[in-house]
Amino acid sequence: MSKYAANTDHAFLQLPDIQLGIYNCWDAHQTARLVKPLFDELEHLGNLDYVIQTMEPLQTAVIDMQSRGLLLDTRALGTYRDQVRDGIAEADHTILQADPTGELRKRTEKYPNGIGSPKRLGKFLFETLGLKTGKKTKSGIDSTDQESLYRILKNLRKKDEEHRPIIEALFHRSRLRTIYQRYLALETDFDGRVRAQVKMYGTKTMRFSYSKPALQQFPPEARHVFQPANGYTYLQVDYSQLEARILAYLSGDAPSIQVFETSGDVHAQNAADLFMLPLSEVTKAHRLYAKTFLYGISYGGDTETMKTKLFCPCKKCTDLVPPTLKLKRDVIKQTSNRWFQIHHAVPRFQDETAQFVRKHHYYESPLGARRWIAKPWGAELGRELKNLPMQFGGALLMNERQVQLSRLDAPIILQMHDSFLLEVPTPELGDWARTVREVMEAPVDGLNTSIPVDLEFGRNWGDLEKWTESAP
DNA sequence: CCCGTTGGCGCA
DNA sequence: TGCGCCAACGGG
Repeated sequence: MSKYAANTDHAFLQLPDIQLGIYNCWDAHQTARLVKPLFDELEHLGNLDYVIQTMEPLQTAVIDMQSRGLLLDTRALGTYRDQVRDGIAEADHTILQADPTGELRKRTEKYPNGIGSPKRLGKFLFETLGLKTGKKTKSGIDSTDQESLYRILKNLRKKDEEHRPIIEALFHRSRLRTIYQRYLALETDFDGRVRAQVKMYGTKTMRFSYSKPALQQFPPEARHVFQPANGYTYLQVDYSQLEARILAYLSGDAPSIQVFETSGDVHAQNAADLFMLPLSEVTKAHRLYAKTFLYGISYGGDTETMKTKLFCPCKKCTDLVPPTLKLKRDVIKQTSNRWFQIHHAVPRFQDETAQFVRKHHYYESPLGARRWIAKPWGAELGRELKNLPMQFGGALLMNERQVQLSRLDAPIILQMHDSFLLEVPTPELGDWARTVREVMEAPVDGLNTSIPVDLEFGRNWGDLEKWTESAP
């Protein structure tokens, strides 16, 4: 409950009631006086219509969503927490028993052992075990982050082969620890539901952000701890490749539009183009690469420095980890050139957007609002502007559709950038699936197209299956 | 590459 | 002790 509690210690609150009352009257009065100037300002900035038509009704929609919360399955949480704790203990054991000096096993006030301390861990890896160092941190010590561990593993010398399980355990442990301490320490209200804080103003792109807990970042393997109440079912509805579609239609990128209009898979098509393969020969690894590529390179990423997501390389995870490609620099450069050649409308659009912002100091989204920009001109702003139309546009669309859904009393419990999670009475699942699809797939004004959704349903958040008309 | 939150650490 | 940065997680 602490997150809702006011600071009752504040000296201000010790004043006599009459004084507090007078203060509150002045406060209300001054706030009311600000309404007119605020609306004039919004009008002047070109956002008044959007605020009145979307943000104002969205406030009640968000309050409703926030107060519904997500029901915690305490039994599932209990068993999963034990499982994660055991996993950490097992990894710790693998690492600690390998230290002949015993240095790493020493407990301090801060740490039960030395694994969590980058300094002591580095000493163990690079001095005691004598492993080849990966890279240095800013402050000059040998880094023990995931990327360094990955490099150590990749360049492991023959004589160090016996230490492979230790590096793998470190990798595995890191993820389990994040899950355990950041996502499994959940606070529930009296009714067993978790109610996170939702910020609807404050991000640069009008996306929402969640905290306590950060539900938008909840690791997929931990999501099963949330379940619908008895008699209810989860319904999740996702926009299909939301930003990729916005990019294609805003820039008028004909090849991608063609794929979307024929219900094709744009990431698979990109993979085919990048590697000059027929669609039938595109593997999962190719497709994943193309996806990462699109969200990297096309948003201003550099082929030299672009990092791909790292997956746990340990034996336990080999089956869970998607297949990845390891490409040479020049191959990456070639594929990048090939993509921009086919999608020449994209760099042209990026240029035009940047020129407009440079001249007018705002970006105007065809999806209904302006973003004012006061940042100095430079490479950083340049990259931001390559992303803004998509992320901002996506958020504006989600906001608009959430208002419409809330007018229909759709029981939304979570918004995740491109998707909504609903907790619906089980007998109404089919009705809600059709209603939500209809609202979300309605034509988008500024885009002259509709964006299709994928529907899923299930008995917990981590285990959802595709919904079709024939589903229960 | 972009947008976020969180926990740990180093620095003033 | 507050602040900025990093690293790890998610979404696109």
